[in-house]
Amino acid sequence: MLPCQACPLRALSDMREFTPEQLAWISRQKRAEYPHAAGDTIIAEGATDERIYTLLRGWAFRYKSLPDGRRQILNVLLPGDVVGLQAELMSASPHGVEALTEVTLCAFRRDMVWELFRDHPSLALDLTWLSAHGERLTDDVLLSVGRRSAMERMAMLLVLLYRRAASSGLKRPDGGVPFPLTQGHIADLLGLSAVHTNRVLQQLRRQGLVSLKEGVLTVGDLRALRRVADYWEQPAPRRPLL
Amino acid sequence: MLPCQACPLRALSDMREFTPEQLAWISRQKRAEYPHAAGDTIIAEGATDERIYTLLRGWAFRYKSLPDGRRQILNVLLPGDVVGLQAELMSASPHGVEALTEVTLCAFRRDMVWELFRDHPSLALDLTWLSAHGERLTDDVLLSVGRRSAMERMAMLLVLLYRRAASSGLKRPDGGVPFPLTQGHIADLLGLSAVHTNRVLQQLRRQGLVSLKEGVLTVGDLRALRRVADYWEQPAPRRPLL
DNA sequence: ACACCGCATTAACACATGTTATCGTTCCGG
DNA sequence: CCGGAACGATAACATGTGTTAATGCGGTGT
Repeated sequence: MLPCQACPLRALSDMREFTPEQLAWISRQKRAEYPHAAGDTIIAEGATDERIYTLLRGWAFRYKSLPDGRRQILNVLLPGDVVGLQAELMSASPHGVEALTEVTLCAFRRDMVWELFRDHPSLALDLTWLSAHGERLTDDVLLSVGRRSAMERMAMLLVLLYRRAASSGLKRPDGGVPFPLTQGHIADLLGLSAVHTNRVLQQLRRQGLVSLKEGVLTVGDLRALRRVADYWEQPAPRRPLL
Repeated sequence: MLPCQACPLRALSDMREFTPEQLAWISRQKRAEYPHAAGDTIIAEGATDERIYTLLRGWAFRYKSLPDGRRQILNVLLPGDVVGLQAELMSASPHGVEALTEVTLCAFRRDMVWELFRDHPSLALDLTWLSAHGERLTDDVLLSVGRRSAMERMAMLLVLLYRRAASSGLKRPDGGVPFPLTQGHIADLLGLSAVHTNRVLQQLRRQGLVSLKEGVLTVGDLRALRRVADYWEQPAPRRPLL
């Protein structure tokens, strides 16, 4: 089991520095590393879980669904994101979490949150930061789904995920980044049908703005893609990691 | 200026109990009460504010907008909700906040959050709870906007706001609750055009499910409305108030 | 080798929702 | 008292997006 002091995520450029004491404490709290296969349900909607997690490796997403099976993806989770934290610390999860790729989770006891707030205020603030940060991303998704055209949503999504993946250290030598979402996932994330998702994606491809095949996303013309999305980028803040 | 110990919101049935010490501390932190008129911008998008607030009286909403003016309402704020808290404690607000009615805000210094985490872990947890709870509501909005039909969204919204308003102690003797959203607001919240919002609302009216006039919402047939929304209600949790 | 299943692609068609326009009412400021 | 602005209602029309269906391809289990 990897000690947190040696966590490869800490080396990323946008990670906040922690003190050795903080790192040691976190590492002591770490209970296990759980592997999951792509497609696994990590937390089912409405389930309760003794643990909370940090995503160490791989991609996942949060979602909610309706009784008849329609599903909305709320947010894509990348390494460093917290999984399973919610307002009601000890009750049923209001959303599900599913793995997009093979995934490794660092597990902590749920009660750790109490001790963390009691004994490590600065870490508690970090945890709140992470949770609030994830929600900010969901706000952006809502803005897209509610008010942007399908084309704009798609461009937006690709720009954002390209950037997030790149800053998670996933950029490949040829400039592409891994992109494990199927068109079905994209549809559920953007609030579109799978067919229309394909139509819109084809348009972007034909215009040479993006290439997306075999799970690799390459952006041909980032400037143009941003123009389509009518989006200008804010600088990424430094983030904590628990 | 109202001392927090005497805050009328504390009397609501779904409020958590606080110790006298906690109440005294919060009350000492309270800096001012700010009034705002209906329609006022409380926090502009991208603005920075020295303070954070608790909504004491009135309705407000969080929103994000696009350069060309399209706007998405993220969430409706009712008394007891926290205003102006965000991940980047000291940076620009990623969303705006606007008053729907006359509003009164309790103001706190932003640094208070630091002291709160350092000296009052239990309150810090409450603050995190409130922030996460607000975001859960936004998740529900996203599910609606992304995956429900216009009709379902409308029914959903009315059921939820009816319930929230009622549990905030706003139910009138005739069974109605105040409903200060214009159809334009509803459209921005549900991701619809104003015209279509009106169409859908008329349908619900003609079926006798709701009445909505002069700022008062009355639900004629709650059971049927829930059926339209395909929604079954979870019990409301006990909430903290800062 | 075969059948099967998930995923991507495309076409034809249907329809929910958006757009533009007009009108009435109320309210407010000059 | 009048003019304008905000809001609500409705109609006619336009279109973006959903639905259904068929096809091909690659992987996987038997």
